Amino acid sequence: MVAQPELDFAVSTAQQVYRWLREEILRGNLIPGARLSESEISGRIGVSRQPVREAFIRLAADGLAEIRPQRGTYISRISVSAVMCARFIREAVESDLSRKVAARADAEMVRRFEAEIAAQRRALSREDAVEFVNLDDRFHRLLAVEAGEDAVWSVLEGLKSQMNRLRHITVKAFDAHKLIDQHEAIVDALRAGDADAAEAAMRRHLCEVLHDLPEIQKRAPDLFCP
Amino acid sequence: MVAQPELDFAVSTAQQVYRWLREEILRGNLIPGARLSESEISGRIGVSRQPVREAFIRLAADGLAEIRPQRGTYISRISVSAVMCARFIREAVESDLSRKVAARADAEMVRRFEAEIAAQRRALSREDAVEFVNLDDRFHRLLAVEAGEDAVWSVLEGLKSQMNRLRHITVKAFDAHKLIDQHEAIVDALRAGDADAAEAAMRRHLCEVLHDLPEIQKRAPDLFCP
DNA sequence: GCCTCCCGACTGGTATGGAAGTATGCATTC
DNA sequence: GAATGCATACTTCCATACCAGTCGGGAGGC
Repeated sequence: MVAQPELDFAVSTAQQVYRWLREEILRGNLIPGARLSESEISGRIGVSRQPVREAFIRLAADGLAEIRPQRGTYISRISVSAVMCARFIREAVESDLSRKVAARADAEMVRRFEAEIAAQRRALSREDAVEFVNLDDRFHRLLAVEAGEDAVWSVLEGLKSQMNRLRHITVKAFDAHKLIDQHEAIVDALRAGDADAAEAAMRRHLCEVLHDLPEIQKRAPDLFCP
Repeated sequence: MVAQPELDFAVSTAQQVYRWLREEILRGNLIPGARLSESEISGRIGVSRQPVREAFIRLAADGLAEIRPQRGTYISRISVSAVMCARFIREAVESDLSRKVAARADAEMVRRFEAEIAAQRRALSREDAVEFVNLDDRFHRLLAVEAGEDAVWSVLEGLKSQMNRLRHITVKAFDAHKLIDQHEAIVDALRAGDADAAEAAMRRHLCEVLHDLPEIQKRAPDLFCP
């Protein structure tokens, strides 16, 4: 981690440090287990320890960092059980969202989903993995929006971010082709207005990490809690 | 708010102030829209402003408080859309949990659920509303535990807390008899090992707030965002 | 060699003062 | 009387200083 953020004095320092660190963690530039030092960071970006400290507190609330009193602050390692938990919740929620969207799908809405999939294929052909992860977020977000449950996404986003950390870190490990095909299967069901099929396709899609996880865990064991 | 917490010097001050304030908010002793002051609170419990400030930050991360820069910190008002969102997620997740529990229910497990319901009836007969809300938490928590998804509860807890604020504030507004009967219907389905029935009973149970919410909103409009 | 103890260099936690922004009441002006 | 300007008393935010707990290394004793 050599980069440092450019400070904008319009918003509070603590807020900016928080956003910057969060971004660095989610992108995998700060790897699980790495140590964060209040004084080191504050010294580097030229502010006092206090705002940095407050950023740490917010990261800890997000589950992205772990503050060990009088000992140090560390990027939290990925907990397998937390990932499984996030997956379970996503499967439950997004399958319900799929049903709801399938029930109200129209031609215009289907076009919006198709546009997203087209964008995913373009990103894949450019082998732009970071962009693909962003587009994957957008696809799942669109599902919440079209279900008329925008607010649900903000909760899912927090859960999904834990899973995305895995992807950014081991960016080549997942098969984007397969994921896009699964997205397509979901959209097919939406187009047909078939709620059962949409739910089934979504559940199948969200089982995917169950396949990837052991592989990733074997390849990079120290990213995970013991 | 006249009470004040007793400080235990084993855990950090900030942590204790956070827990204390959180409890006060969830119990409805601090009502939505009320103002929080760093200096007022710190002066009252005899600590410096810093730990109080850090507690505020954590409350804001939970969505329980709102920090308006240079203006003040306020107990956040309840957002109807946030409650609806929490309800949606709970319905999706807990109906899946119900299915899973129904599939693996045995006599011993059913006894544990029955014991919870008995406790609920006792609390009701004592008209102990606070205890009843606690027991309601425990019932839904037990469901997650028996499904083997303990970690899911911690996410649900955050969502449920927003809904519980409503109950503590307008504590007489809900019909505990009806809720217990619905709990019983869920346990009946678990006893029968009938996943479909368990899911249906849970969904019906979690639709309950849809009935209560407009009534509560009409009765206490300034607890809600405009 | 091995263990124990102690010292120093860290860590996060707390206290406090001051800077900057905001709301409010009052005097002044039109 | 209505509107404007201003002093003042707040607020959060940041910087600084100090405290206490933790960890690691080296000296000394066995």
